[in-house]
Amino acid sequence: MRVAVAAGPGRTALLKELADDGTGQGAGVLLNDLPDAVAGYARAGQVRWVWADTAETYPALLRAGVRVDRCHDVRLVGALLAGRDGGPGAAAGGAGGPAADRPAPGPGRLAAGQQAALFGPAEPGFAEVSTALDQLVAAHADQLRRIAADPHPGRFGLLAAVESAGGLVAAEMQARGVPWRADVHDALLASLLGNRPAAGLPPPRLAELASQISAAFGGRPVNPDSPAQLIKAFAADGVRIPSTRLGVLRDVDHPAVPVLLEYKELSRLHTANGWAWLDEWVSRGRFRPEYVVGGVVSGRWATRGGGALQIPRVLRRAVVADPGWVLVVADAAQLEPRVLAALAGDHAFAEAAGTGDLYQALAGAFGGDRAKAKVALLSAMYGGAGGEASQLLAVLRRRFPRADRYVEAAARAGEEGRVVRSRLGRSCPPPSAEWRGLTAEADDPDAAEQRARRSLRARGRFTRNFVVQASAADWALVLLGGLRRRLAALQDPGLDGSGPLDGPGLVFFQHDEVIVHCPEAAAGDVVAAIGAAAEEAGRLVFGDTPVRFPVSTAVVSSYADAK
DNA sequence: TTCCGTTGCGCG
DNA sequence: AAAGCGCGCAACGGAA
Repeated sequence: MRVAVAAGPGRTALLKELADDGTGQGAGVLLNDLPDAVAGYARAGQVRWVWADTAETYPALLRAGVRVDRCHDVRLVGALLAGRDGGPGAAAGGAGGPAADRPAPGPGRLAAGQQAALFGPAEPGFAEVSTALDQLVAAHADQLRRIAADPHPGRFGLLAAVESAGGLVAAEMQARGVPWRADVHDALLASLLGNRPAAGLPPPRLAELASQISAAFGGRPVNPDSPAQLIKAFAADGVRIPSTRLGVLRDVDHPAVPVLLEYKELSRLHTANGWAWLDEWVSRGRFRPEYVVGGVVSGRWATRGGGALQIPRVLRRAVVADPGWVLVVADAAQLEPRVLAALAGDHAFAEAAGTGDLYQALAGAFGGDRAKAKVALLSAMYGGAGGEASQLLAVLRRRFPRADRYVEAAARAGEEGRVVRSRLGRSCPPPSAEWRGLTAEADDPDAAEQRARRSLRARGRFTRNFVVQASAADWALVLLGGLRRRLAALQDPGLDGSGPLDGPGLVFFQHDEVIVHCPEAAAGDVVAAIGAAAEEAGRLVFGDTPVRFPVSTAVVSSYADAK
């Protein structure tokens, strides 16, 4: 059953049960306590909650101790549909669909601790909530129709479902938080940077390195954080460099270089994940980033603040399970090339992808060289053609023609200004007006023509990569939804007083990797759940394919010990 | 002073 | 080792 709900002041809400086609009967039912009502429905049977925005509604339910199994997020699904139909907001991703897909929020969000307000047709604000509910029901019914009208309604419907489930996972992960040992983090910083400096001052080690850098430039004062000053300083010593990138500096022969490289590495740690980050983002033993579902055009997630998807590897040792608990770290091995194998239906390629090490299985085609197989595949997926790649691509084309044709067709579509879609039907954004203008006129003066050609190629690389990256994101999202369902089943339903966040639960998701935090005794069940979810994801997204999507799992106390 | 484009680097 | 794709964030430095 589908039930639409629009929040009112406090814990109040208006609710309407929906028929299978999304239509509702009569006026909304007034609720004084939404969490209570949601829990009641859950006891009575399966419900898919229909609401405007999971990120707005669900956190308050979780705070009230109520979990929901399924939902339809009108904002997220609206963004998917807008992308497909070329509506406004198509590129907004997690930022929201067009106004038509986003019912006006009720006047009162569920504020924590707020008492249930008296609320009824006579109260101010009631009309707005009532209107919001009507708009929500209409938008949802419209979305169901548009999903059904897709060339692949089954796949696109699955995408809508897992995108919505992603919203639930994101809210739950933020509420749980990543277990984070501030003391371990602090000790690591101190060992690398010296003791914590007073606010605004550089750490001792950085100050020391900075003065060594100046000394290496003959005492000339140089701010090592300023690329412009560095380039000038090098030039004064007769060394001309185009930039101060790592790769450039590595090949420069100058006494400042080794010190500068160390400075850059430590400075990065200090500014991105130093004490200030620790203060701002870690509290009561948890790091709670805000996830943005569908925040990347390919369907990958983004985060807002905290840089959760760019946590440097060196900091993983600060991610430590609670006493008596463990982290189950799972990583989909070689996901993107496997996705390409399944997408293309290339028999020889798919057979190779039925094995544990895809690159090794393909090595035979490249003179037994696994590294060459890897370069060839990455070049095919990313559009690289430098150095040895073009030669390896020729091998790929000959031995695995369908895989080659698949990515080439995507690239051609991009160069022609068309849009491409992922396996489940997520659309890439259309080219910008600027791109169209730039690439429209064919025979221009040389410079303009060259710019146009560069834009064409860039767009081709984007769409070439999109079909793979976005389909991999499809798979990961289906895995995430299936894993969430299985983890919930692991909870002991008879356990009194346990909240929705107390048992085994997802605490981290990064493109092709998940972390589950769970009691030690549950680790075996969690590992099995991950394996089952991965198998299910392959089947649901790609149907009958010999391609396997193996997931490596590690049961560890610290994230640093995985892999 | 604030704003914004550029540079550089972390992650997949 | 870097490259081809996708991001977020911090610092710099010039513009407003």
